[in-house]
Amino acid sequence: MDPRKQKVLQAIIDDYIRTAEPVGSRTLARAHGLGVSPATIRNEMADLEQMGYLEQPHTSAGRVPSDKGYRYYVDSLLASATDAEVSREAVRRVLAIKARMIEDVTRQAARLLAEMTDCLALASQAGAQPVRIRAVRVVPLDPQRALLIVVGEDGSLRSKTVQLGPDLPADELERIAAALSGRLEGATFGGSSLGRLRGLQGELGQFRQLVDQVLAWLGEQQQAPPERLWVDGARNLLNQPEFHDVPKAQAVLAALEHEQLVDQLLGVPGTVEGGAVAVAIGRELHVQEMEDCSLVTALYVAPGSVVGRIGVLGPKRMNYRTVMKVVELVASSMTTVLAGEDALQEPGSQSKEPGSESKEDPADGGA
Amino acid sequence: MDPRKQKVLQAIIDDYIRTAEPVGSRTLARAHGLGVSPATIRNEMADLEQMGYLEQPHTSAGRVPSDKGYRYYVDSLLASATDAEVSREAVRRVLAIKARMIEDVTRQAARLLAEMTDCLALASQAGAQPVRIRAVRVVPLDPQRALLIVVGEDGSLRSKTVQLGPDLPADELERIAAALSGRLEGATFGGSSLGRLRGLQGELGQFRQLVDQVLAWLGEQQQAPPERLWVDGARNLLNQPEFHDVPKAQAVLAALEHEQLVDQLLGVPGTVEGGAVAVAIGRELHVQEMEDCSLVTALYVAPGSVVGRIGVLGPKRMNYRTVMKVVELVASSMTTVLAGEDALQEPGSQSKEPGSESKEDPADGGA
DNA sequence: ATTAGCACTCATCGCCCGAGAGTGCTAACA
DNA sequence: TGTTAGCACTCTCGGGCGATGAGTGCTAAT
Repeated sequence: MDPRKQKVLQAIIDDYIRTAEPVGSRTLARAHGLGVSPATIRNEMADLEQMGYLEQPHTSAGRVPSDKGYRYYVDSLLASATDAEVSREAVRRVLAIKARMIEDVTRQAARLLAEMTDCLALASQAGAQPVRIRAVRVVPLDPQRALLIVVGEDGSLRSKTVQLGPDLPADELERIAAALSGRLEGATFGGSSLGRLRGLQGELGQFRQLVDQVLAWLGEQQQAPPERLWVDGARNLLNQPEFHDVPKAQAVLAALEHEQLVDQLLGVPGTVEGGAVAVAIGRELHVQEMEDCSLVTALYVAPGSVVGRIGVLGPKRMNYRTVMKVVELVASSMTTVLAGEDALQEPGSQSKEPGSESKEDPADGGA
Repeated sequence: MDPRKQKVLQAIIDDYIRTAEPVGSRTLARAHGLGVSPATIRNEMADLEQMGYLEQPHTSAGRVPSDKGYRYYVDSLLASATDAEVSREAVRRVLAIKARMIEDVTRQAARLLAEMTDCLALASQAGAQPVRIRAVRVVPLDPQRALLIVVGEDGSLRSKTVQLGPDLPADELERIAAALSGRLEGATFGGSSLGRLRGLQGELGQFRQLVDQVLAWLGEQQQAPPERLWVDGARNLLNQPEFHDVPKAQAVLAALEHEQLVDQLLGVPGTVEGGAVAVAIGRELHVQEMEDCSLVTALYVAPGSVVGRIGVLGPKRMNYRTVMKVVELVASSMTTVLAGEDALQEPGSQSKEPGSESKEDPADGGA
């Protein structure tokens, strides 16, 4: 491709990203310092259209980038755009401060993405095997109640207020806690814990009611698959002129209600390995309703072979430069934070587990 | 107010809620079994308009309810509407299952509200006093690290992985935990805890590094006020015809970005005590951008003097009957779940347990 | 190879007008 | 006196029409 064609293409896309209006030869000649006349540009534009990089909404309108045009732009022309610097440290701090556990980090990441890019943000968390229980603690609340805290292998916490029988002395409570902790340690959350707990009823016979509560709760937890998908910033879509058409916006948002589809979306751009961001443009998303959108995604990892993906969905006209930067930044910050806060588990402890080999072993070179 | 006028008003509002179109006398006479002619209805409508219950978008359109009209409808006419039954038990279960802690319950409640009402849902958690620390627990992770868990008065949990010095025996760790717990109990989170912890350095002199970590962390937490507001279901607004005007929808959503405003919104309808739902209609919200909206709110409470409010924001044309029911339902379910009382209602424990029958105890004052 | 000139296309906007829905008023009616 | 039929009137909505103007493609000159 002709260097001047490149310049023209870049100018058109830059302009279109800025204005959301089809770009005409005249405007282009005037605004950007190309030093050639509109007529020349028209010729180039005709060529570029021929080659498939541009499209015309109708005969006498300016040109608009095609998917192929955006693709070329993202792959080859992006380097020269202006660079909106964002503070890596600030992102890391926000994530770390809000980070009570991995879901918090992920949810917060989605929020950050949405705010920073003014687009819709997605976050998913995959490969989370059932969590094993590491320990159980009990905190007395009042004579009637106590808070049961279950700590997972991954550092996650779950708590449950339990009703105590009348006058249960504090040391007795401690004994119960210890018993529960011993019994449940290593159990998968929800899974086979029932059998183990049954045993408890011998030890803690008189507190059967309490044991039953715990049992029921664990059962409930089992039924509730952990949240795995987050969507944030839906309202940002409305800021984009292409979504001033309400039905179109609705269609996109409605599509995002289907978890399966979001999964698929975040799965699609398969080109990524560590750190790189992937961009899917228009039809490349293979979702009818989103053929006017682009998606920028990146991988993050957490210790314990938890892996997830974050993404930013916006109009094809999005500011790829900034969005890609932000996505990369947030993803890598997540990985850092998760490694720092939750690196409870060295590969060794997992390999003790029979039959559970984690093949993914990303270098979590932590801070 | 004339009984027939009531019927006419009710018919008009019902119709308008259903169709979102101004209601004409002819339509009304035909559809609803009022048994009078359009002309008569016109007279009634003119009267009702005079009295301020109806408005005319323009001279030759049908009538539309005014704020006052909706108010009368909500206060006096609602009883006779059809009753969309929702399962209290189902709601309680969803909340309980997803409930790892109070924030989860609240967030989940917002999601539920949004789904069930097809409107925008708000949830806030007040009692904005800094959370006091109830207890501290420590869970050893590996020889080098431990997980520090801080339990708030309100049952909230925060955790932090701390690095331990070399070779710290388990019982030593327990001693540290007990010391921390004793020292920090009752401290506001972050606030004056620094002074208290200083004292610890005497007790735990050799673990200064650990104490420093805790100190730094508490400082960070202080800077990060806990999340207190949730908004969900923004996209539902687009389903309502009144928000097919994108700028209007944007205005509402933009207004909701301001925490302060949302606080104010949820604060406004001051008429509530326990259980009752409050309705604010149009201008009653005192927010310019939302004068086409209504808000239905209710209070929920959690042990530890945490109090919050949930609400549903929709077009004035919302189905008050259903929405009010749902809001009431979710709020009271939240209160139940947060109190931990729901545990006693598990079918399993009830059948096996003839002795201690669960007493219904809706209002609870122990903290 | 570039550019100026020109004819042509086509979306957009303002305008007018007819159709239709709905009203208020008046007079007739039970 | 309350209700109803009839009627003139108002106002929105949608379609058709022409002017406008941005933008193009082509051709010929540089």
